[in-house]
Amino acid sequence: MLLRMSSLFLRTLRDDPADAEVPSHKLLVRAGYVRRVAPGIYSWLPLGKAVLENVTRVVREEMDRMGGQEVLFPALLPRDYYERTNRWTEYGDVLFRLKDRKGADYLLGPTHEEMFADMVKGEYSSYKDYPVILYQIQTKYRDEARPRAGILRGREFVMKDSYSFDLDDDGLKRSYEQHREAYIRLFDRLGIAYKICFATSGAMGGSASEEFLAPCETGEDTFVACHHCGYAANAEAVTTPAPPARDLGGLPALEVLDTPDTPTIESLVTYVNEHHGLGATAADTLKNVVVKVTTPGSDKKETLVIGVPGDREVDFKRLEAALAPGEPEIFEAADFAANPGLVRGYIGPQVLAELGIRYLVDPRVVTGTSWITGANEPGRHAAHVVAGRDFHPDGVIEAAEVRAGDACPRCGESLTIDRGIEIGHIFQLGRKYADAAGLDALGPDAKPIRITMGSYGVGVSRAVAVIAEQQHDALGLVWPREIAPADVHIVGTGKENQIEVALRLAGELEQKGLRVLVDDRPGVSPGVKFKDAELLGMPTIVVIGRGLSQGIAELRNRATGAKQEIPLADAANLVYAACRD
RNA sequence: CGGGACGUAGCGCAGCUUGGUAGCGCACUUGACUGGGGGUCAAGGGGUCGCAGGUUCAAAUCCUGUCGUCCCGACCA
Repeated sequence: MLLRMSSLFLRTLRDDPADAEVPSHKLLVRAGYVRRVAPGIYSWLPLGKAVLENVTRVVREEMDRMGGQEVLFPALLPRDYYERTNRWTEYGDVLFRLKDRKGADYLLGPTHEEMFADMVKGEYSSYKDYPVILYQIQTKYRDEARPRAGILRGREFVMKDSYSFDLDDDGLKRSYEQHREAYIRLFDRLGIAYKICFATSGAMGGSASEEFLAPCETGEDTFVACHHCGYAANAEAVTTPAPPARDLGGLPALEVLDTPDTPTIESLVTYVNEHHGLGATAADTLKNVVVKVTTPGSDKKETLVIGVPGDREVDFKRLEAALAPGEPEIFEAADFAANPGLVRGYIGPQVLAELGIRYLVDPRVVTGTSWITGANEPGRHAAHVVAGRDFHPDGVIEAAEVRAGDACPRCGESLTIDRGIEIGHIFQLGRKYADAAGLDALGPDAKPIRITMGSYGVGVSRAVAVIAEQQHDALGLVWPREIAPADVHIVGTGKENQIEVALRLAGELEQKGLRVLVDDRPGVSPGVKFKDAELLGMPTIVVIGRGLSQGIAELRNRATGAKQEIPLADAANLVYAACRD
């Protein structure tokens, strides 16, 4: 393959686009790989298209290698498939909806679980047919409330999604493991740094679930990692180790204290230390947050109180994950007015059982721990409020914020906390979609077996942005070889016969099977060509310039910046070798 | 949906306070010079100033409305 810049459809930009914030977005636009056409919707120009196809190819090869079979569903889908699983309603505003000329409802597929389940049901009916793994690489549509960060989070994006269909749970586990291994190979080949994190399965339902998160400052997900034992988890899925329960004997009795004007933890701690000499810290207080929870399929809202150590905030994302599929909402002034038993700012768990309100606590609140908490009267708190004596939680909940330095749930060492971008997600879906589709196989005993499914996604277009995000420097993009639009970028600086020689070398390298981009633009100054070569980011750069008269070319490594003079006579072999390292 | 900012040439921006010939840089065209770090000079082409009303002799500029975009939050892969 040989691309000549004199005719390549490409224009690089000197300035960052005004609407770009993150590096991948700025660089992909500046280097002429993509152009925005609407919020979260991008066109791919020739070089960008080449990168996207390279990523797609790697994904496809690894899926095929593990025995997946590729299919392709339409992006434009009729409503009834999504009606069956109730997602026409559940997906809400993120679904792109449209009508055909007859007024029938259609949607642009945000994901295709229903289609896969239905397709398998249509073709397979015997246990002998299973297991099977199908996948597709398809453009997906989600009308995100706020698309952002260019290609990283678009409303139209390319995704590989695959589904495994198994007769039993062991089979599902095997299919899951196969995908896990395939993803490891695939992301390694893409040159993406990633961490495999325990995850919550969210709205999809299902059990075991892991996310492949690419560590990245601009990431939207927060994850913790333990450098001692290797544990890693999405912040939503981190579990808090519970301390051992303590003996209730000999603890001081509950004492109600006057604490005027102390609706916040901070004001409370200051007050009790000054006026009651308790020597307390925020961690000695028990903060009680009220929420109302909606359960899908019912419009009843349950009032629920969450107790967390006072030095921690409730992390709303963790709370939502913990309550899923229930949806929590903040308790507002009107709600307090309707529940006079709950005194805003002075809530204590002592009365909750009496009020018939469920109380869930952070795992650190174990039997025998003693707290300063609300006394359920304005301006009063209670000290020495003991779990298991003065109140009895209805259960534990993972809703408190996670912090760097928290104990690893596996080994107890301290956790680090970082941001990442989700590039892959694998999970054992179970039978939700099989149930909806009525997907059964006829067993050897002539009885139906309900199929169990796994669901596995890779953000293909997102991966392009993630690579750009992780691999760039002040000068521009730095593509891994397998993903780069070309192996080598040859710069002919433009005087005398330098371009001619550059083109000749390009031809030789092409003959050897390399993908070559050659800058044969006449009358363009060397400075411009060097800047463009660095911005575009091919892994190997060869300069045919002032050394030509001495029979010397220059070989550069884009990633390391290393430069090396090579004899032109042997340039084809040396460059080829450099591209094969 | 809440908060903030912004819509002027393909891209990045100034002009608006104080109404009066629409400007700069990049990119583009032509020519000359230059030729290893986005070079220099000269001459050019390209705009219904987001849209709609209003005020005025006169609106990019003032007023009202509207649409759109970006950022933060909410929400979400």
